[in-house]
Amino acid sequence: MQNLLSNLKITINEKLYVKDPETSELGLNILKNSILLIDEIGFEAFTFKKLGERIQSNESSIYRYFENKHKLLVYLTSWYWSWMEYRMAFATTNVSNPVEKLEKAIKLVTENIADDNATPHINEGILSRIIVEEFTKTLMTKEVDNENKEGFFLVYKRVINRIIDIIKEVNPNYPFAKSLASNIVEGSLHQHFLKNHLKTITNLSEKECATEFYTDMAKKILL
Amino acid sequence: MQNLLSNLKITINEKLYVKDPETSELGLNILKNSILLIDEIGFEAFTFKKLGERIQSNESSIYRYFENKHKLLVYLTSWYWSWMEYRMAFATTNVSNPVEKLEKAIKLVTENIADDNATPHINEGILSRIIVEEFTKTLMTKEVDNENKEGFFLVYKRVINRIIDIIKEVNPNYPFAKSLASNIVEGSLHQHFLKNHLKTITNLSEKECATEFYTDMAKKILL
DNA sequence: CAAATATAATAGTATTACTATCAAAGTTCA
DNA sequence: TGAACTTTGATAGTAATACTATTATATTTG
Repeated sequence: MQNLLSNLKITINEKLYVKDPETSELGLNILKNSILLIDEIGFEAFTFKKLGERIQSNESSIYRYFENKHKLLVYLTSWYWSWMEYRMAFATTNVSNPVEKLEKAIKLVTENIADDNATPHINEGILSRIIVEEFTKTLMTKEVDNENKEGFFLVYKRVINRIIDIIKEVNPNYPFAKSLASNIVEGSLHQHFLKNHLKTITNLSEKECATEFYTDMAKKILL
Repeated sequence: MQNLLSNLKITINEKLYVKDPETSELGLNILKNSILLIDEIGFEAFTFKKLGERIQSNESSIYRYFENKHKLLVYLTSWYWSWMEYRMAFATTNVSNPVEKLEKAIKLVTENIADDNATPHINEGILSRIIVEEFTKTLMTKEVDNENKEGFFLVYKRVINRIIDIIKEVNPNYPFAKSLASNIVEGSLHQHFLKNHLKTITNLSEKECATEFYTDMAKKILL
């Protein structure tokens, strides 16, 4: 994975940034440390001023890369889903058996993520924690509809569409392929959140992932 | 439902308010109009100042009822889940067949909610929209663990626990009763969100509810 | 070497999320 | 009736946030 991904430049919707952060030292530093800082103090408490202090740079310099912290978060989550899409494409090509393909796809979106060292400036393990704790907040704003039109959530939808296609291959007669796919992806994030914070209403324990639960679900529903 | 509920005083965790809003005109006005205003402009843009202007009262007066807008939102969502719990208890008592009981419970948490006129100061239909758009934000903060210890989310967990119990009645051998229950409740909110904003990744159409999808899911998994 | 570009530093604005104080109005009850 | 208490309103003030604008400085590039 490492070698393949290090050649891959993940492309992000240009409307999400003012200046492409991948093109400079400062930009890469913003990406790297925003992930660490959001993970540490949470997105609400995260500000460009605090990030500036941390990377010994100025608030105003960060504004030259991102209009506001919301767009930075959408950038980071887009990166994550793009990375996920790539891994999914890689894991499912040349798998002829649809059930096996579905199992692999579900595993990818439900498992615990560790840093894969693919990119030095992005720690995928920590980024995945941010996805669990903050991703839905990128959607749940009064600007969703506009931002959706602008294509901010395209990559996320593309990941779900891949799963929808596999579900249809497994069982073309199942009438809720879209809802099942989105339920698995979003539901998995939520189960991870619950295992960390509201442990009494999930079966996942501390270090467990959601793979077993959702694989079982998909198979019972589709087969 | 109407008559029964009008006699019911929904009790909310005392730590959520400074002064019980149900004990005065101003308090009831705060509840009523905060629901309308949050629905209109979204929770991010909602402030006590704007609410004060709307109800022709003063910002400082609202602070005498709620410490901050987050606690007000937790209050409102607690009210909703308490109301839901009551409806669920009512709908499932004296139903001996577990499958039928499960169907009724799933219907309640997945259907579209209309104002039931049970309480003049709370429009349940609009409140349910707030639940869809804002509820997860009450959980996804850096303070979840503390607030969970303080019992802020007890009512929500109680609703899910009722479903867990019914699932166990239906199939005592199913190993993921907790995750299935929390998945249905949270997942249903998410599907409603998707049908409003990201229509391409859900099968629910405009005015449809999530009942059919989740009833089908539960039955295929448990029976 | 000049021009262009990137970053840093500083200052400033409007809004938010409060806290504090004091006055006015209404209510209670002795 | 009138003193005491409660509730609300009005005003002012603070620290932090989320920016924008300007200018200086350093670096790169052609």
